[in-house]
Amino acid sequence: MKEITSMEKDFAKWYTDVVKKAKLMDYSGVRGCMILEPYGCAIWENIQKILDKKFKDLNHENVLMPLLISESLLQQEKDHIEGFAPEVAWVTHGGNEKLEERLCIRPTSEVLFCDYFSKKIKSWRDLPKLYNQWCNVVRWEKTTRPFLRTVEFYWQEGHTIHETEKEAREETEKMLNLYFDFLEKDLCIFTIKGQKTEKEKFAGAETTYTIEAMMHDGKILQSATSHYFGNSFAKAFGIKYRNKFNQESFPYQTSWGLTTRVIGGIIMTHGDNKGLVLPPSVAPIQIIIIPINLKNKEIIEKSLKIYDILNKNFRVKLDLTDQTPGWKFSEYEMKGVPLRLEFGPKDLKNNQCVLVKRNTSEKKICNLENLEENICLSLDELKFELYEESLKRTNDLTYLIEDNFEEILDKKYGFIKSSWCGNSKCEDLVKEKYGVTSRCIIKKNNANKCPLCGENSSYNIYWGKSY
RNA sequence: CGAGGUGUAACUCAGUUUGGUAGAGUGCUUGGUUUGGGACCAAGAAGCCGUGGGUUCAAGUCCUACCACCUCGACCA
Repeated sequence: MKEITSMEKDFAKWYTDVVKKAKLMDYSGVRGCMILEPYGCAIWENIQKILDKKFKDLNHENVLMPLLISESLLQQEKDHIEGFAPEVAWVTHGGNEKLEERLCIRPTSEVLFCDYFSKKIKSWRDLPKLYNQWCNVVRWEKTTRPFLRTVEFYWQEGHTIHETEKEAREETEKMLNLYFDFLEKDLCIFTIKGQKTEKEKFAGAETTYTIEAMMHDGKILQSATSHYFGNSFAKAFGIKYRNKFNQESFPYQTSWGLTTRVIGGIIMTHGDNKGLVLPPSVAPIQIIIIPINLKNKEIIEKSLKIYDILNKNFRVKLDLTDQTPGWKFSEYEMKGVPLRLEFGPKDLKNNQCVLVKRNTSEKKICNLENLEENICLSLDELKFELYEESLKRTNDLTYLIEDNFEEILDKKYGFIKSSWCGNSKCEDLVKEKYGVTSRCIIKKNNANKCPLCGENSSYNIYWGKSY
């Protein structure tokens, strides 16, 4: 079997090797459309389960909008359609096409939600509506890469509508924080949280917020976004209601989303040269039990008992196939299983087992009496270490621009933190000259000068080369 | 969408120079020996050479169009 290319040798090749070896996805016959194989699908399902609960705990309800959008509906909000037009997939359908209106496959569902809201919202009593949908969308991307950019991808898109600007802004911020916490606590990924510049914001949004994560190679992945729409969509779609003072009003909207791209983020944040490394919260298999001598009936029986005990509280698999132990070790390392439990003749004799953490390969002999405690401990350790590594990498590769910005921007990896005047001319210059784009604005800053033009600065900003 | 590369068995690839009976390793199946880091022996199955046209007595090999994948840009979540 071919080895995984080392990430130092060729990071892009390493990435696709890991994706294939871990059996996350396969290609279909259509460009950019991938098959989520059972293992990759299980990771996405775990992500869905965690987020769905968080959304519902905050009183969001799930809905399912249709796949197809009519051309006239899509074109109702000018900025929105301008942003998406080049990558919309149009459907050829039967019948007399000249008489029928063109249809497209949703690239995102703003217009569908807006159309729906315009029918449902008549009174202040109808507000707010807090909706979310888990679905697939299609964007005609020019180049595609597994998970990071595919023509069809899966995501959740939250769409909420509120009486006041304040409420909507609070929702936008709340959901951004929810994503930030999810990446930190569940995916063990440190992200930078901030606001997109005018140039980088979502088509049709008033403000776009983002969390940005640094990958192993120092490139940056936009991991989730949360948008404040103001009431421009409401105006474009005629979403009007009577407020408490019997006045006609336009409500305020938000949207927020996280996609299967985040799986690419997990791979490129935690993966190593042996393959995938999964945080326990989303790992389809959290513990793999590998019995050592399959001819020994006692070992099999005891392994089955261990499996039954652990199966109550963990996602656990017992591998009884006739592959050699060494083969199994490699297999589950490639698949990123957080914890391996070896059980062999020595262990049988001493009422123990061997626990091996995926990230460090550290072996620990563990008495079977307090197995579950030790497993919890090891999984917590692993989570902590994964997060710390992500945090450390981000800090190590964050450069502060003072006056040597040319040298720093030329590195083309890592985060570059600087003051910024807020002028898109400086943003364009950085992009053109250094191939680096603005990732996010973190706060107002009037103390310094913009290192690019020398004018008084307005913001602190992060730059980086993005995926 | 631009530049470059690739497509032959399930996987990785040789064969293309000079057109002439389809190859290897891994994997798979069966039987046996093994088992604490990708085991070994034996036998077996497996490919209209990405797809469609063309040139030729003869095409995996030459010509042509298309499709998919990879890398780097531009664009995006």
